[in-house]
Amino acid sequence: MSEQKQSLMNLLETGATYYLSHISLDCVVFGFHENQLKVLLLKMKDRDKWGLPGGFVRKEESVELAANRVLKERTGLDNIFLQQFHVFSDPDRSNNKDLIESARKTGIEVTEDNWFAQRFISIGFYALVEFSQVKPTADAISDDCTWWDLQEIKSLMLDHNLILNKALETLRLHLNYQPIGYTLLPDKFTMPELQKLYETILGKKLDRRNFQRKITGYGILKRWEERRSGVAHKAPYFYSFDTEKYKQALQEGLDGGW
Amino acid sequence: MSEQKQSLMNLLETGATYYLSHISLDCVVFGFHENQLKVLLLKMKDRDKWGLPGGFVRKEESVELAANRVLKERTGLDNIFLQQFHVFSDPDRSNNKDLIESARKTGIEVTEDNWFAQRFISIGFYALVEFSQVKPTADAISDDCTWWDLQEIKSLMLDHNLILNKALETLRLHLNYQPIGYTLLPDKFTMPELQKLYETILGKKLDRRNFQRKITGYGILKRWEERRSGVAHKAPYFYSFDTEKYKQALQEGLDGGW
DNA sequence: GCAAAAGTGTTGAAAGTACACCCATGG
DNA sequence: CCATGGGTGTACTTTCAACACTTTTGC
Repeated sequence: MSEQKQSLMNLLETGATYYLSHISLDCVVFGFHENQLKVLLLKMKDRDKWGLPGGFVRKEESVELAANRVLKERTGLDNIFLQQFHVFSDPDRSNNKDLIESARKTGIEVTEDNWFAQRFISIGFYALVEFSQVKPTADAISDDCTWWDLQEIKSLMLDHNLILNKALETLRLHLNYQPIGYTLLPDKFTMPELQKLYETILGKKLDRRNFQRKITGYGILKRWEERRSGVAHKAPYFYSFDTEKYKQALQEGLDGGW
Repeated sequence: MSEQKQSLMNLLETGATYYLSHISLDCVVFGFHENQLKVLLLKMKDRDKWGLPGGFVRKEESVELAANRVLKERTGLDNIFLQQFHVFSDPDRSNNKDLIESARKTGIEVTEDNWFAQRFISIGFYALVEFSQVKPTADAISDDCTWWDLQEIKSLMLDHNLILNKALETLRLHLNYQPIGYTLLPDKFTMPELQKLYETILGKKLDRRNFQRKITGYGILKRWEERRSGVAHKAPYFYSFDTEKYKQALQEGLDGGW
Protein backbone atom coordinates (compact mmCIF):
# COMPACT_ATOMS: atom_id res chain seq x y z
CA MET A 1 0.00 0.00 0.00
CA SER A 2 1.32 3.44 -0.86
CA GLU A 3 2.39 5.72 1.91
CA GLN A 4 -0.27 8.22 0.93
CA LYS A 5 -3.05 5.67 0.96
CA GLN A 6 -1.89 4.52 4.35
CA SER A 7 -2.00 8.06 5.64
CA LEU A 8 -5.50 8.56 4.28
CA MET A 9 -6.76 5.41 5.96
CA ASN A 10 -5.16 6.59 9.15
CA LEU A 11 -6.99 9.86 8.94
CA LEU A 12 -10.34 8.21 8.38
CA GLU A 13 -9.91 5.72 11.16
CA THR A 14 -8.25 7.81 13.79
CA GLY A 15 -9.51 11.29 12.91
CA ALA A 16 -12.06 11.23 15.69
CA THR A 17 -9.39 10.29 18.18
CA TYR A 18 -6.91 13.05 17.49
CA TYR A 19 -8.89 15.89 16.01
CA LEU A 20 -11.68 18.15 17.20
CA SER A 21 -14.90 17.30 15.45
CA HIS A 22 -16.67 19.74 13.14
CA ILE A 23 -13.66 22.02 12.82
CA SER A 24 -11.38 22.29 9.85
CA LEU A 25 -9.15 24.95 8.40
CA ASP A 26 -8.25 26.08 4.92
CA CYS A 27 -5.23 28.10 3.93
CA VAL A 28 -4.81 30.52 1.07
CA VAL A 29 -1.06 30.55 0.56
CA PHE A 30 0.15 33.52 -1.43
CA GLY A 31 3.48 33.67 -3.18
CA PHE A 32 4.97 36.08 -5.69
CA HIS A 33 7.03 34.92 -8.64
CA GLU A 34 7.85 36.34 -12.05
CA ASN A 35 5.76 39.36 -11.24
CA GLN A 36 2.68 37.25 -10.61
CA LEU A 37 0.71 36.66 -7.45
CA LYS A 38 0.42 32.91 -6.96
CA VAL A 39 -1.69 30.65 -4.81
CA LEU A 40 -0.78 27.15 -3.71
CA LEU A 41 -3.37 24.53 -4.71
CA LEU A 42 -3.83 20.79 -4.36
CA LYS A 43 -5.32 18.52 -6.97
CA MET A 44 -7.87 16.10 -5.58
CA LYS A 45 -7.04 12.49 -6.15
CA ASP A 46 -8.53 10.98 -9.29
CA ARG A 47 -10.64 14.03 -9.92
CA ASP A 48 -10.21 17.14 -11.94
CA LYS A 49 -10.86 19.44 -9.00
CA TRP A 50 -8.33 21.60 -7.24
CA GLY A 51 -8.64 22.94 -3.74
CA LEU A 52 -6.91 24.86 -0.98
CA PRO A 53 -4.56 23.15 1.43
CA GLY A 54 -6.44 22.37 4.59
CA GLY A 55 -6.50 20.24 7.69
CA PHE A 56 -7.92 19.69 11.11
CA VAL A 57 -7.26 20.87 14.63
CA ARG A 58 -5.71 18.45 17.09
CA LYS A 59 -7.36 18.18 20.44
CA GLU A 60 -4.56 19.94 22.24
CA GLU A 61 -3.57 22.69 19.81
CA SER A 62 -4.85 26.15 18.88
CA VAL A 63 -6.11 26.77 15.36
CA GLU A 64 -3.02 28.87 14.69
CA LEU A 65 -0.75 26.00 15.60
CA ALA A 66 -2.85 23.66 13.49
CA ALA A 67 -2.52 25.93 10.46
CA ASN A 68 1.20 26.17 11.04
CA ARG A 69 1.47 22.39 11.23
CA VAL A 70 -0.55 21.91 8.04
CA LEU A 71 1.50 24.44 6.13
CA LYS A 72 4.73 22.95 7.29
CA GLU A 73 3.61 19.71 5.70
CA ARG A 74 2.55 21.38 2.45
CA THR A 75 5.46 23.80 2.05
CA GLY A 76 8.32 22.52 4.13
CA LEU A 77 8.41 25.88 5.92
CA ASP A 78 7.89 26.45 9.59
CA ASN A 79 6.59 29.61 11.22
CA ILE A 80 4.99 31.00 8.13
CA PHE A 81 3.26 34.37 8.35
CA LEU A 82 -0.37 33.42 8.98
CA GLN A 83 -3.55 35.37 9.57
CA GLN A 84 -6.97 33.95 10.20
CA PHE A 85 -9.54 36.02 8.34
CA HIS A 86 -12.98 34.38 8.34
CA VAL A 87 -15.02 31.41 9.45
CA PHE A 88 -17.00 29.60 6.77
CA SER A 89 -19.95 27.83 8.24
CA ASP A 90 -22.77 27.50 5.77
CA PRO A 91 -24.38 24.21 6.84
CA ASP A 92 -24.34 23.05 3.24
CA ARG A 93 -20.81 24.12 2.47
CA SER A 94 -19.50 20.63 2.93
CA ASN A 95 -20.37 17.26 4.19
CA ASN A 96 -17.12 16.28 2.59
CA LYS A 97 -18.88 14.43 -0.19
CA ASP A 98 -16.03 15.43 -2.42
CA LEU A 99 -13.38 14.17 -0.09
CA ILE A 100 -15.19 10.94 0.53
CA GLU A 101 -15.59 10.35 -3.16
CA SER A 102 -11.88 10.92 -3.58
CA ALA A 103 -11.17 8.43 -0.85
CA ARG A 104 -13.43 5.84 -2.42
CA LYS A 105 -11.62 6.21 -5.71
CA THR A 106 -8.41 5.19 -4.03
CA GLY A 107 -10.21 2.07 -2.90
CA ILE A 108 -11.06 2.99 0.66
CA GLU A 109 -14.51 2.44 2.01
CA VAL A 110 -16.05 5.34 3.88
CA THR A 111 -19.25 4.81 5.79
CA GLU A 112 -21.92 7.45 6.28
CA ASP A 113 -21.18 7.79 9.96
CA ASN A 114 -17.47 8.21 9.51
CA TRP A 115 -15.84 11.11 11.31
CA PHE A 116 -14.93 12.48 7.94
CA ALA A 117 -18.53 12.61 6.79
CA GLN A 118 -19.70 15.08 9.41
CA ARG A 119 -20.42 18.73 8.90
CA PHE A 120 -17.30 20.94 9.09
CA ILE A 121 -16.94 24.57 9.93
CA SER A 122 -13.78 25.90 8.37
CA ILE A 123 -11.50 28.61 9.62
CA GLY A 124 -9.87 30.49 6.76
CA PHE A 125 -6.22 31.54 7.00
CA TYR A 126 -4.12 33.42 4.54
CA ALA A 127 -0.39 32.87 4.46
CA LEU A 128 2.37 34.88 2.86
CA VAL A 129 5.52 33.06 1.83
CA GLU A 130 8.62 33.61 -0.16
CA PHE A 131 7.93 31.69 -3.31
CA SER A 132 11.40 30.25 -3.85
CA GLN A 133 11.58 28.68 -0.41
CA VAL A 134 8.47 26.54 -0.77
CA LYS A 135 8.59 22.85 -1.63
CA PRO A 136 4.98 22.05 -2.54
CA THR A 137 3.98 18.65 -1.20
CA ALA A 138 0.65 16.89 -1.75
CA ASP A 139 -1.36 15.42 1.10
CA ALA A 140 -3.31 12.22 1.65
CA ILE A 141 -6.30 13.19 -0.44
CA SER A 142 -4.47 14.90 -3.28
CA ASP A 143 -1.98 13.81 -5.89
CA ASP A 144 -0.51 17.14 -6.88
CA CYS A 145 0.44 20.38 -5.21
CA THR A 146 1.52 23.40 -7.24
CA TRP A 147 1.40 27.15 -7.58
CA TRP A 148 -1.32 28.72 -9.70
CA ASP A 149 -1.45 32.18 -11.13
CA LEU A 150 -4.24 34.03 -9.41
CA GLN A 151 -5.83 34.87 -12.74
CA GLU A 152 -5.82 31.32 -13.98
CA ILE A 153 -7.69 29.81 -11.08
CA LYS A 154 -11.09 28.58 -12.17
CA SER A 155 -13.62 26.49 -10.28
CA LEU A 156 -12.31 25.01 -7.04
CA MET A 157 -13.79 22.32 -4.84
CA LEU A 158 -16.50 23.08 -2.28
CA ASP A 159 -16.60 26.77 -1.32
CA HIS A 160 -12.92 27.31 -1.90
CA ASN A 161 -13.49 30.02 -4.49
CA LEU A 162 -15.40 31.93 -1.88
CA ILE A 163 -12.60 31.44 0.62
CA LEU A 164 -10.01 32.57 -1.89
CA ASN A 165 -11.94 35.72 -2.75
CA LYS A 166 -12.46 36.62 0.86
CA ALA A 167 -8.74 36.11 1.48
CA LEU A 168 -7.89 38.48 -1.33
CA GLU A 169 -10.32 41.06 -0.08
CA THR A 170 -8.78 40.83 3.38
CA LEU A 171 -5.27 41.04 1.98
CA ARG A 172 -6.20 44.33 0.33
CA LEU A 173 -7.55 45.73 3.56
CA HIS A 174 -4.47 44.58 5.46
CA LEU A 175 -2.00 45.94 2.93
CA ASN A 176 -1.11 48.92 5.09
CA TYR A 177 -1.25 47.09 8.40
CA GLN A 178 0.58 43.82 7.82
CA PRO A 179 4.11 43.07 6.65
CA ILE A 180 2.86 42.04 3.27
CA GLY A 181 5.76 43.11 1.12
CA TYR A 182 8.27 41.85 3.60
CA THR A 183 6.94 38.32 3.74
CA LEU A 184 6.19 37.89 0.04
CA LEU A 185 9.38 39.13 -1.54
CA PRO A 186 12.92 37.78 -1.39
CA ASP A 187 15.52 39.64 0.64
CA LYS A 188 16.55 41.76 -2.29
CA PHE A 189 14.07 43.03 -4.81
CA THR A 190 13.64 45.97 -7.15
CA MET A 191 11.18 48.82 -7.01
CA PRO A 192 9.26 47.69 -10.10
CA GLU A 193 8.83 44.27 -8.51
CA LEU A 194 7.47 45.76 -5.31
CA GLN A 195 5.15 47.96 -7.31
CA LYS A 196 3.87 45.02 -9.33
CA LEU A 197 3.11 43.20 -6.10
CA TYR A 198 1.05 46.11 -4.85
CA GLU A 199 -0.69 46.43 -8.18
CA THR A 200 -1.59 42.76 -8.24
CA ILE A 201 -2.99 42.78 -4.75
CA LEU A 202 -4.93 45.98 -5.31
CA GLY A 203 -6.00 45.00 -8.79
CA LYS A 204 -5.11 48.35 -10.32
CA LYS A 205 -2.25 50.22 -11.95
CA LEU A 206 -0.24 52.69 -9.93
CA ASP A 207 1.89 55.56 -11.10
CA ARG A 208 5.51 54.48 -11.11
CA ARG A 209 6.91 57.76 -9.81
CA ASN A 210 4.30 58.45 -7.18
CA PHE A 211 4.58 54.90 -5.93
CA GLN A 212 8.30 55.21 -5.51
CA ARG A 213 8.03 58.48 -3.66
CA LYS A 214 5.34 57.25 -1.34
CA ILE A 215 6.94 53.94 -0.45
CA THR A 216 10.38 55.41 0.08
CA GLY A 217 8.74 58.14 2.13
CA TYR A 218 7.86 55.62 4.78
CA GLY A 219 11.55 55.09 5.40
CA ILE A 220 11.17 51.34 5.53
CA LEU A 221 13.37 50.54 2.55
CA LYS A 222 17.12 50.31 2.23
CA ARG A 223 18.68 50.78 -1.18
CA TRP A 224 21.77 48.83 -2.21
CA GLU A 225 24.51 50.08 -4.47
CA GLU A 226 24.02 46.95 -6.47
CA ARG A 227 21.60 46.84 -9.42
CA ARG A 228 19.82 44.15 -11.34
CA SER A 229 21.78 43.71 -14.55
CA GLY A 230 21.03 41.72 -17.65
CA VAL A 231 17.95 43.68 -18.60
CA ALA A 232 17.54 45.53 -21.87
CA HIS A 233 17.20 48.88 -20.16
CA LYS A 234 18.54 50.88 -17.28
CA ALA A 235 19.33 48.53 -14.41
CA PRO A 236 17.11 49.05 -11.37
CA TYR A 237 18.53 49.21 -7.86
CA PHE A 238 18.05 46.46 -5.36
CA TYR A 239 16.13 47.25 -2.20
CA SER A 240 15.58 45.47 1.09
CA PHE A 241 13.16 46.14 3.89
CA ASP A 242 14.53 47.70 7.02
CA THR A 243 12.69 45.24 9.24
CA GLU A 244 13.03 47.33 12.38
CA LYS A 245 11.53 50.41 10.84
CA TYR A 246 8.94 48.36 8.98
CA LYS A 247 7.59 46.83 12.16
CA GLN A 248 7.60 50.21 13.81
CA ALA A 249 5.70 51.79 10.94
CA LEU A 250 3.11 49.00 10.91
CA GLN A 251 2.20 49.83 14.47
CA GLU A 252 0.49 52.93 13.22
CA GLY A 253 -0.40 51.62 9.80
CA LEU A 254 1.10 52.85 6.57
CA ASP A 255 -1.87 55.04 5.96
CA GLY A 256 -2.99 56.55 2.72
CA GLY A 257 -5.37 55.25 0.13
CA TRP A 258 -3.63 53.79 -2.85
CA MET B 1 -38.01 24.78 39.75
CA SER B 2 -37.30 28.17 38.21
CA GLU B 3 -37.61 28.60 34.50
CA GLN B 4 -33.93 29.53 34.29
CA LYS B 5 -32.75 26.50 36.20
CA GLN B 6 -34.87 24.33 33.97
CA SER B 7 -33.30 25.87 30.89
CA LEU B 8 -29.79 25.33 32.27
CA MET B 9 -30.50 21.65 32.97
CA ASN B 10 -31.86 21.34 29.47
CA LEU B 11 -28.67 22.78 28.05
CA LEU B 12 -26.48 20.39 30.01
CA GLU B 13 -28.50 17.35 29.15
CA THR B 14 -29.36 17.99 25.55
CA GLY B 15 -26.49 20.19 24.45
CA ALA B 16 -24.79 17.34 22.69
CA THR B 17 -27.97 16.56 20.81
CA TYR B 18 -28.66 19.97 19.34
CA TYR B 19 -25.33 21.75 19.21
CA LEU B 20 -22.06 21.20 17.42
CA SER B 21 -19.40 20.11 19.83
CA HIS B 22 -16.31 22.21 20.58
CA ILE B 23 -17.77 25.34 19.01
CA SER B 24 -19.11 28.34 20.85
CA LEU B 25 -19.53 31.99 20.08
CA ASP B 26 -19.18 35.19 22.07
CA CYS B 27 -20.66 38.53 21.19
CA VAL B 28 -19.38 41.99 22.00
CA VAL B 29 -22.52 44.09 21.76
CA PHE B 30 -21.79 47.78 21.44
CA GLY B 31 -24.31 50.48 22.20
CA PHE B 32 -24.02 54.24 22.57
CA HIS B 33 -25.85 56.16 25.26
CA GLU B 34 -25.32 59.45 27.05
CA ASN B 35 -22.20 59.98 25.00
CA GLN B 36 -20.66 56.74 26.20
CA LEU B 37 -19.77 53.60 24.34
CA LYS B 38 -21.40 50.71 26.18
CA VAL B 39 -21.01 46.95 26.10
CA LEU B 40 -23.66 44.44 27.09
CA LEU B 41 -22.50 42.07 29.83
CA LEU B 42 -23.95 39.17 31.79
CA LYS B 43 -23.31 38.47 35.44
CA MET B 44 -22.50 34.85 36.16
CA LYS B 45 -24.86 33.19 38.56
CA ASP B 46 -23.76 33.28 42.19
CA ARG B 47 -20.39 34.67 41.29
CA ASP B 48 -18.92 38.11 41.02
CA LYS B 49 -17.75 37.62 37.45
CA TRP B 50 -19.20 39.22 34.37
CA GLY B 51 -18.89 37.93 30.84
CA LEU B 52 -19.92 38.43 27.25
CA PRO B 53 -23.18 37.03 25.94
CA GLY B 54 -22.46 33.79 24.16
CA GLY B 55 -23.94 30.58 22.93
CA PHE B 56 -23.55 27.54 20.76
CA VAL B 57 -24.15 26.59 17.16
CA ARG B 58 -27.05 24.33 16.34
CA LYS B 59 -26.30 21.41 14.11
CA GLU B 60 -28.18 22.88 11.19
CA GLU B 61 -27.31 26.58 11.36
CA SER B 62 -24.43 28.79 10.32
CA VAL B 63 -22.44 30.63 12.97
CA GLU B 64 -24.00 33.88 11.78
CA LEU B 65 -27.48 32.54 12.35
CA ALA B 66 -26.43 31.21 15.73
CA ALA B 67 -25.12 34.62 16.78
CA ASN B 68 -28.30 36.22 15.56
CA ARG B 69 -30.37 33.75 17.55
CA VAL B 70 -28.34 34.30 20.71
CA LEU B 71 -28.56 38.05 20.43
CA LYS B 72 -32.26 37.94 19.81
CA GLU B 73 -32.58 36.19 23.15
CA ARG B 74 -30.32 38.66 24.96
CA THR B 75 -31.59 41.89 23.42
CA GLY B 76 -35.04 41.21 22.01
CA LEU B 77 -33.80 42.44 18.63
CA ASP B 78 -33.70 40.45 15.45
CA ASN B 79 -31.33 40.97 12.54
CA ILE B 80 -28.78 42.92 14.46
CA PHE B 81 -25.72 44.19 12.63
CA LEU B 82 -23.15 41.46 13.26
CA GLN B 83 -19.57 40.88 12.19
CA GLN B 84 -17.41 37.95 13.07
CA PHE B 85 -13.91 39.16 13.77
CA HIS B 86 -11.72 36.45 15.29
CA VAL B 87 -11.55 32.87 16.48
CA PHE B 88 -10.26 32.26 19.99
CA SER B 89 -8.81 28.83 20.32
CA ASP B 90 -6.12 28.69 22.97
CA PRO B 91 -6.48 25.12 24.28
CA ASP B 92 -6.46 26.47 27.82
CA ARG B 93 -8.87 29.31 27.24
CA SER B 94 -11.73 27.35 28.68
CA ASN B 95 -12.78 23.99 29.80
CA ASN B 96 -15.79 25.82 31.11
CA LYS B 97 -14.70 25.34 34.68
CA ASP B 98 -16.29 28.65 35.42
CA LEU B 99 -19.57 27.76 33.84
CA ILE B 100 -19.67 24.38 35.51
CA GLU B 101 -18.98 25.94 38.87
CA SER B 102 -21.84 28.33 38.26
CA ALA B 103 -24.12 25.46 37.40
CA ARG B 104 -23.12 23.58 40.54
CA LYS B 105 -23.94 26.60 42.63
CA THR B 106 -27.49 26.50 41.37
CA GLY B 107 -27.63 22.92 42.56
CA ILE B 108 -27.07 21.06 39.33
CA GLU B 109 -24.56 18.25 39.14
CA VAL B 110 -22.19 18.33 36.22
CA THR B 111 -20.00 15.35 35.52
CA GLU B 112 -16.52 15.55 34.06
CA ASP B 113 -17.62 14.02 30.78
CA ASN B 114 -20.54 16.33 30.27
CA TRP B 115 -20.83 17.98 26.87
CA PHE B 116 -20.41 21.28 28.63
CA ALA B 117 -17.05 20.31 30.08
CA GLN B 118 -15.30 19.86 26.76
CA ARG B 119 -12.86 22.23 25.16
CA PHE B 120 -14.52 25.06 23.22
CA ILE B 121 -13.24 27.15 20.38
CA SER B 122 -15.07 30.42 20.33
CA ILE B 123 -15.96 32.59 17.38
CA GLY B 124 -15.99 36.26 18.30
CA PHE B 125 -18.66 38.56 16.89
CA TYR B 126 -19.16 42.22 17.43
CA ALA B 127 -22.62 43.68 17.19
CA LEU B 128 -23.79 47.26 16.86
CA VAL B 129 -27.19 48.15 18.20
CA GLU B 130 -29.27 51.15 18.97
CA PHE B 131 -29.06 51.37 22.72
CA SER B 132 -32.65 52.39 23.41
CA GLN B 133 -34.12 49.45 21.52
CA VAL B 134 -32.42 46.77 23.57
CA LYS B 135 -34.14 44.89 26.36
CA PRO B 136 -31.27 43.17 28.17
CA THR B 137 -32.23 39.66 29.23
CA ALA B 138 -30.12 37.22 31.24
CA ASP B 139 -29.57 33.65 30.14
CA ALA B 140 -29.52 30.28 31.87
CA ILE B 141 -26.13 30.69 33.48
CA SER B 142 -26.41 34.34 34.46
CA ASP B 143 -28.61 36.33 36.76
CA ASP B 144 -28.14 39.81 35.38
CA CYS B 145 -27.69 41.46 32.02
CA THR B 146 -26.83 45.12 31.70
CA TRP B 147 -24.87 47.73 29.84
CA TRP B 148 -21.43 48.69 31.05
CA ASP B 149 -19.43 51.75 30.22
CA LEU B 150 -16.43 50.64 28.25
CA GLN B 151 -14.09 52.37 30.67
CA GLU B 152 -15.58 50.74 33.71
CA ILE B 153 -15.19 47.18 32.58
CA LYS B 154 -12.66 45.36 34.72
CA SER B 155 -11.79 41.68 34.82
CA LEU B 156 -14.18 39.47 32.89
CA MET B 157 -14.56 35.70 32.95
CA LEU B 158 -12.27 33.44 30.91
CA ASP B 159 -10.59 35.25 28.03
CA HIS B 160 -13.41 37.72 27.56
CA ASN B 161 -11.19 40.74 28.16
CA LEU B 162 -9.06 39.57 25.28
CA ILE B 163 -12.14 39.15 23.11
CA LEU B 164 -13.41 42.59 24.03
CA ASN B 165 -10.11 44.23 23.21
CA LYS B 166 -9.84 42.49 19.90
CA ALA B 167 -13.39 43.58 19.08
CA LEU B 168 -12.52 47.19 19.80
CA GLU B 169 -9.40 46.99 17.71
CA THR B 170 -11.42 45.57 14.83
CA LEU B 171 -14.10 48.20 15.24
CA ARG B 172 -11.46 50.88 14.80
CA LEU B 173 -10.18 49.29 11.63
CA HIS B 174 -13.70 48.90 10.28
CA LEU B 175 -14.75 52.44 11.10
CA ASN B 176 -14.48 53.60 7.51
CA TYR B 177 -15.79 50.42 5.95
CA GLN B 178 -18.82 49.48 8.02
CA PRO B 179 -22.02 51.35 8.81
CA ILE B 180 -20.87 52.00 12.33
CA GLY B 181 -22.49 55.34 12.97
CA TYR B 182 -25.67 54.28 11.32
CA THR B 183 -26.23 51.21 13.45
CA LEU B 184 -25.15 52.69 16.77
CA LEU B 185 -27.05 55.95 16.81
CA PRO B 186 -30.77 56.64 16.91
CA ASP B 187 -32.48 57.95 13.79
CA LYS B 188 -31.86 61.53 14.78
CA PHE B 189 -28.69 62.64 16.44
CA THR B 190 -26.55 65.74 16.71
CA MET B 191 -23.10 66.40 15.34
CA PRO B 192 -21.44 66.48 18.77
CA GLU B 193 -22.97 63.09 19.52
CA LEU B 194 -21.63 61.62 16.32
CA GLN B 195 -18.25 63.11 17.02
CA LYS B 196 -18.18 61.70 20.52
CA LEU B 197 -18.93 58.28 19.12
CA TYR B 198 -15.99 58.51 16.74
CA GLU B 199 -13.76 59.80 19.50
CA THR B 200 -14.73 56.98 21.81
CA ILE B 201 -14.09 54.31 19.23
CA LEU B 202 -10.80 55.82 18.14
CA GLY B 203 -9.76 56.68 21.66
CA LYS B 204 -8.66 60.20 20.81
CA LYS B 205 -9.98 63.74 20.57
CA LEU B 206 -10.90 65.18 17.22
CA ASP B 207 -11.18 68.80 16.18
CA ARG B 208 -14.83 69.79 16.26
CA ARG B 209 -14.77 71.92 13.11
CA ASN B 210 -12.63 69.66 11.00
CA PHE B 211 -14.73 66.68 12.01
CA GLN B 212 -17.88 68.42 10.89
CA ARG B 213 -16.42 69.41 7.55
CA LYS B 214 -15.05 65.96 6.84
CA ILE B 215 -18.13 64.02 7.79
CA THR B 216 -20.52 66.31 5.97
CA GLY B 217 -18.15 66.19 3.01
CA TYR B 218 -19.02 62.55 2.48
CA GLY B 219 -22.57 63.60 1.70
CA ILE B 220 -24.05 60.85 3.83
CA LEU B 221 -25.80 63.08 6.32
CA LYS B 222 -29.09 64.90 6.12
CA ARG B 223 -29.66 67.91 8.35
CA TRP B 224 -33.07 68.67 9.83
CA GLU B 225 -34.46 72.11 10.48
CA GLU B 226 -35.17 70.91 13.99
CA ARG B 227 -32.63 71.36 16.77
CA ARG B 228 -32.04 69.79 20.14
CA SER B 229 -33.42 72.22 22.71
CA GLY B 230 -33.16 72.31 26.48
CA VAL B 231 -29.41 72.72 26.58
CA ALA B 232 -27.64 75.63 28.20
CA HIS B 233 -26.05 76.74 24.97
CA LYS B 234 -26.79 77.10 21.29
CA ALA B 235 -29.05 74.26 20.20
CA PRO B 236 -27.38 71.83 17.79
CA TYR B 237 -29.11 70.61 14.64
CA PHE B 238 -30.41 67.11 14.29
CA TYR B 239 -28.94 64.92 11.58
CA SER B 240 -29.86 61.59 10.08
CA PHE B 241 -27.92 59.27 7.83
CA ASP B 242 -28.89 59.17 4.20
CA THR B 243 -28.85 55.39 4.13
CA GLU B 244 -28.68 55.14 0.36
CA LYS B 245 -25.66 57.36 0.06
CA TYR B 246 -24.08 55.81 3.13
CA LYS B 247 -24.18 52.33 1.69
CA GLN B 248 -22.88 53.62 -1.59
CA ALA B 249 -19.99 55.40 0.11
CA LEU B 250 -19.08 52.34 2.15
CA GLN B 251 -18.51 50.38 -1.05
CA GLU B 252 -15.33 52.35 -1.55
CA GLY B 253 -14.62 53.05 2.08
CA LEU B 254 -14.79 56.44 3.70
CA ASP B 255 -11.09 56.81 3.42
CA GLY B 256 -8.85 59.14 5.29
CA GLY B 257 -7.01 58.64 8.53
CA TRP B 258 -8.68 60.30 11.48
C1' DG C 1 20.89 54.75 -32.51
C1' DC C 2 16.70 53.13 -30.80
C1' DA C 3 13.28 51.01 -27.87
C1' DA C 4 12.34 50.04 -23.20
C1' DA C 5 12.26 50.95 -18.77
C1' DA C 6 14.55 53.08 -14.84
C1' DG C 7 15.82 57.50 -11.89
C1' DT C 8 14.52 62.20 -10.69
C1' DG C 9 11.75 66.69 -10.58
C1' DT C 10 7.84 70.05 -10.99
C1' DT C 11 3.48 71.89 -10.47
C1' DG C 12 -1.49 72.61 -9.54
C1' DA C 13 -5.26 70.59 -6.98
C1' DA C 14 -7.05 68.57 -2.94
C1' DA C 15 -7.11 67.41 1.71
C1' DG C 16 -5.69 67.93 6.34
C1' DT C 17 -4.62 71.07 10.41
C1' DA C 18 -4.89 74.70 13.31
C1' DC C 19 -6.80 78.22 14.35
C1' DA C 20 -10.67 82.78 15.28
C1' DC C 21 -15.00 84.60 15.30
C1' DC C 22 -19.80 84.95 16.16
C1' DC C 23 -24.28 82.99 17.90
C1' DA C 24 -27.85 80.94 20.81
C1' DT C 25 -29.38 79.33 25.33
C1' DG C 26 -30.19 78.52 30.42
C1' DG C 27 -28.93 79.85 34.69
C1' DC D 1 -24.75 89.00 31.34
C1' DC D 2 -21.90 85.32 31.12
C1' DA D 3 -20.34 80.62 30.74
C1' DT D 4 -20.94 76.92 27.66
C1' DG D 5 -20.86 74.87 23.62
C1' DG D 6 -22.58 75.06 18.61
C1' DG D 7 -22.17 76.96 13.65
C1' DT D 8 -19.21 78.86 10.11
C1' DG D 9 -14.82 80.67 7.89
C1' DT D 10 -9.88 81.28 6.70
C1' DA D 11 -5.03 80.64 6.06
C1' DC D 12 -1.20 77.55 6.21
C1' DT D 13 0.77 73.12 5.34
C1' DT D 14 1.04 68.61 3.66
C1' DT D 15 -0.15 65.22 0.56
C1' DC D 16 -1.84 63.57 -3.93
C1' DA D 17 -1.96 63.21 -8.91
C1' DA D 18 -0.57 64.07 -13.26
C1' DC D 19 2.71 65.08 -15.73
C1' DA D 20 8.27 65.69 -18.62
C1' DC D 21 12.80 65.02 -18.90
C1' DT D 22 17.07 62.52 -18.56
C1' DT D 23 19.77 58.09 -18.05
C1' DT D 24 21.19 53.42 -18.82
C1' DT D 25 21.23 49.05 -21.21
C1' DG D 26 20.79 45.23 -24.91
C1' DC D 27 20.02 44.50 -29.46
